[in-house]
Amino acid sequence: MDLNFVSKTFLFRGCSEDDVRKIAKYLGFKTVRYKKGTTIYKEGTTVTNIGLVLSGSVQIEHNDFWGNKSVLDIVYPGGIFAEAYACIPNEPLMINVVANANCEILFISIPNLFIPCTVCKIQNRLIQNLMIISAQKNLQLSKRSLHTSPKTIRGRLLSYFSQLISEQGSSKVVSPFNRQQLADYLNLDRSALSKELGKMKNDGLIEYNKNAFHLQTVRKGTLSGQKY
Amino acid sequence: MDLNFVSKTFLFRGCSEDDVRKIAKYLGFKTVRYKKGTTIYKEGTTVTNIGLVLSGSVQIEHNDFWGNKSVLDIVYPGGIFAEAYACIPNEPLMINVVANANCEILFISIPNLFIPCTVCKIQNRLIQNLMIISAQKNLQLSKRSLHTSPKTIRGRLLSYFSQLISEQGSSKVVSPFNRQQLADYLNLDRSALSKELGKMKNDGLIEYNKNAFHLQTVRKGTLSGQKY
DNA sequence: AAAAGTATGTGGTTATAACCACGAAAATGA
DNA sequence: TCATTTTCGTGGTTATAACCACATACTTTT
Repeated sequence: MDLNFVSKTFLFRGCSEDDVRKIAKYLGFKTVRYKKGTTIYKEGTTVTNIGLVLSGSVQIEHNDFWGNKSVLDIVYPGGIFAEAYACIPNEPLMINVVANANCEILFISIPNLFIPCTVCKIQNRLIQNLMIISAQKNLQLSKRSLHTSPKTIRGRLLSYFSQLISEQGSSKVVSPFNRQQLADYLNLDRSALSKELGKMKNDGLIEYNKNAFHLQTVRKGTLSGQKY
Repeated sequence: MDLNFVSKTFLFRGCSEDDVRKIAKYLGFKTVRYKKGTTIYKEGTTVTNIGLVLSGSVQIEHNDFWGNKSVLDIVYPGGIFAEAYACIPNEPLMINVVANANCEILFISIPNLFIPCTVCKIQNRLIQNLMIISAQKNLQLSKRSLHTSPKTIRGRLLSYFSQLISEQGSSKVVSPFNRQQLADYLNLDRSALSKELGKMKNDGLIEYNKNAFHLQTVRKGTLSGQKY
């Protein structure tokens, strides 16, 4: 196991290589290699370990009752998966985790993590990092949910832009997404999104150039009442 | 502070009244009363305490750049709020927390919680409970996001039903929502939802009576390829 | 049991977003 | 720099969901 790499991941932030070594011994880390295409975690089962991707990548997939598959996420080296499931005792997986390429996964037992201990300090650091990861995912999901709740394209865009404005502290904002990614994020069709942006420009609501947008500050009265 | 009540909340699950007393002394709990309408946490500020509602209720609100308000959640006694923000250092609130009625809030410092300690065991229990709460919220949000991503009403319904089937282990399922709530959950108009349910019954896909639905198991080929 | 209130289904209309196709523009890379 | 690939905007068409209005069924209250 590449201690140096592990100590630099978000999950082990604040841990030295030596810390990692110690806690690895205490918790009993396990590293497993998977061939591309192998199912690592299977829907319906329960797990107690989170997976930390050391190399390669894994894909989080969902299959509905009728067998329709959708890819929810791809996790790259340094990222973790199944943390929500590993933290809730006996919560069956809603998703499959599949090796997207030949990969190497470090498994970390969550129940062990919560047993107080001789290496309490490092352990606590780990728990706190895990907590932060979970909380961040929460905020991400909440934001997206907020932005996809308006029924119109314009409404979703304005909600998203509002977010960017507040994050970037200016009505000139830069979006990290290209058109297709933004459409996916807001659950829209790309071409429809492009069209609506054009209309908004026409209506004098925004100016833009590629992913840089300049929002016009409209008087509140103009929009209030509209459910956009 | 009503120790008995506190010890029975989800956050303190597994803690005796005495445990609560001990950890309260150690962490320094603070209880505050608010009059209805008071802002408890204000958008843009940063917080380090989670709030546990002891009595009354609080409302989680969001205001966009143009001042349009939306209510994201209401938290009742025993529930907590702002946990995601309190766990991430310096994360500015995206939301306001407002007293929905005269209420009493118990504030618990998260940074203190992560400092190892004399009452390590109880503390760890608390952290673990918090972790579970966060993880559960994650799954909730992920599920909803999954079910609102299809573009058609039918698609969203099938995705939702698929979930119920897997949770309830049968193709006869009961939904906890009435029509309006289901429409809100799936981001749909109620009347449009009702109509689509009617069509699906007509198409022989489902039978239903109020919130009890019976899904027909259609051959995979019938639906596959459709993006529903 | 009547009355008031709430939830649900349905018809009709309209706005709107998805979808398809294609050309232009921009980015990539050889 | 030229060729190839990817991204983006736009026109046109169609399916579809929102919206509004109302009647019926079901609940709750008194």
